[in-house]
Amino acid sequence: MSEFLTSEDRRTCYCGEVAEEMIDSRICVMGWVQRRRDLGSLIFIDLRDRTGIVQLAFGDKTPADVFEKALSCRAEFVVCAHGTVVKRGGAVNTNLKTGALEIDVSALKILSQAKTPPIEVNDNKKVKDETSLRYRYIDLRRPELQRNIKMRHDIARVARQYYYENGFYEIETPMMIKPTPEGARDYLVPSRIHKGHFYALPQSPQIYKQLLMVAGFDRYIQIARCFRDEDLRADRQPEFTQIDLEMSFATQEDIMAMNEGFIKRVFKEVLGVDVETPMTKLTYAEAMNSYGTDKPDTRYGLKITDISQLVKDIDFVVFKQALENGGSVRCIIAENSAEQLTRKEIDKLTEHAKGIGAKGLAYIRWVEDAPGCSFGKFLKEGELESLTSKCGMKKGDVMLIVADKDNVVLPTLGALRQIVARKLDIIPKDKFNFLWITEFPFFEWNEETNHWDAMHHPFTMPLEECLPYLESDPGKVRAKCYDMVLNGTELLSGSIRITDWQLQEKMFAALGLTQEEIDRKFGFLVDAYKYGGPPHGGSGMGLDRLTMVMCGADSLRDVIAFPKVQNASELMSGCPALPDGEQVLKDLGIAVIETED
RNA sequence: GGCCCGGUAGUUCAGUUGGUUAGAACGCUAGCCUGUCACGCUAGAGGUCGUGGGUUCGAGCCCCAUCCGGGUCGCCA
Repeated sequence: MSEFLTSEDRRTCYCGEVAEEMIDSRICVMGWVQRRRDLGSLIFIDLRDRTGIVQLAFGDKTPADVFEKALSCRAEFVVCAHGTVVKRGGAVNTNLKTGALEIDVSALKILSQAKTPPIEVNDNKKVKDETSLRYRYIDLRRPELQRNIKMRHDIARVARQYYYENGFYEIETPMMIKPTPEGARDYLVPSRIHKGHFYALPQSPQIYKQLLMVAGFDRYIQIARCFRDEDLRADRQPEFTQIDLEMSFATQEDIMAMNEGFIKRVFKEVLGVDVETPMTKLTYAEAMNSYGTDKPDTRYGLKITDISQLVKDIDFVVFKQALENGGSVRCIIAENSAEQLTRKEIDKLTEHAKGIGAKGLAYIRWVEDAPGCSFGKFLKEGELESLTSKCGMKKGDVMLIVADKDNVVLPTLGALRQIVARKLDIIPKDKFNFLWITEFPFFEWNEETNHWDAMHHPFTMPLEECLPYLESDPGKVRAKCYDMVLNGTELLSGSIRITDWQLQEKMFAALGLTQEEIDRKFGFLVDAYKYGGPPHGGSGMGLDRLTMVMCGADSLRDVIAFPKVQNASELMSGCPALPDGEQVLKDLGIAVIETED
């Protein structure tokens, strides 16, 4: 049976806050038993709360009943201890902030007796995700997760402070909205009143925040939950949080600067790190050509080089074909890697490359006196030496070469670049490399549906200089759209919006929507801009991802209190679930049917 | 939906070519111990080898199916 708190049991400080100046004063602390060390007639208990650990001491001066209670304590018991702060009799524990002190306990209440926990509360042991997520409420007690969740709170706090100071209103947008056919799949919420009709959970507050600008609120911020029914990744959860903002009468540069200001502030306040601003800018085309991705990690080199011109005379059918089909031959050179990138390792990389869509991977591996080359038998005298010297390749280097169309070559080398960097362990852990990617293509050709899709979203403003190509050459149209990338993670995405209703209808038309579809799906938005919409733009920054990078975590699960697993279920509660009782579904007019797949 | 990796004690893992009673560490239980702090020492308990089927004289190990977890591609306006 648990004991209960009374009015006498007033916590005077947190465990981690017990300090030198409290010596000889009576205090009261509460927390969880981290560990009990029973030395016979002497007992020590490490008491833990969210601030840290303090040692409780029980000895010959301790009242017998208190001593007995201390003896019965086990890991994760919740206790309240009254006592006097004293200097430790024994050695100081330099691993603890409170390591020179202890509490000489005079009264102890066991507030909750804990079963032996299935997982230990410490960071020393890696426990399978499956187990730790099932007992998430215990796992969250670990110092690492306590620190991450606290840091997430701090980041959100600084965000609110910063944007409030800059004149942003925090305004809530609805969580139950109209389903949209475009973009990611919606999570749907059935309506009881309108049987067979559904609300959608928002993929982002996009349309509503635009309407807030039309409504004249000028600057809006929301720490907004967003939902996307797509498959998960280490950096993708179906339910996530964005620092979402919109600014009226602002240019792309204004919005980028505003975000840079936040990043500068939050890194300084939370991590004590100075971020250089303005941040480096790369166009989408530059990023793709040098790094093979629109979210490059620039903490390391391994840049992609176009060697089409250098190999155009080589009589190797793979290169020849790629160039004849309008493609290219490009490479990355991994310096001093020949020892680690063995034949076997390169075979693995080849498999990776094939997984991404390349037909193969050519390479030059210079480990002996002369470089070894996977296509050596097609080379004439001197061609290999000429190629390696023109590329600046040295003994000990490995060159990985992909030849194909650009939309295969670049992503493949981009992915290999990342794998190789990890394998060679050349990624500095303590660096934060920010950059902006700008001038994204507006349209993206969808091979399945055979029409143009909006790469960002259809409310994005094209660059004025690209407007003439809207109908004639959509692939050429670039957008006033910008991503902030941090160490290879897309942190933020934003754009200037179309605020001219006629241009908006034109864009919808270019995306293949009929006038009837435009009216039905986006009529209210187009109408809104007929009544006076200010020029505006905005952005959404992934709070989860930002926290992940700032914590140095590898997965979003480490910065979200109750995350979903890969199949989008939650192991602790077991959601999603079929509602209990048939009546619930009946009321909604919903029947569950078996499907074939 | 595809590909790759994993599932053995409460936890983390080992388990040889298919061969006796499936091991270790930590944790847990009990006893001893006055300065520990990942306390120490002694003893002990603890297993549906994810699940189902198959091959075999014999399966943790091989085969098939399936479930669960991780990574990734597709997908993510």
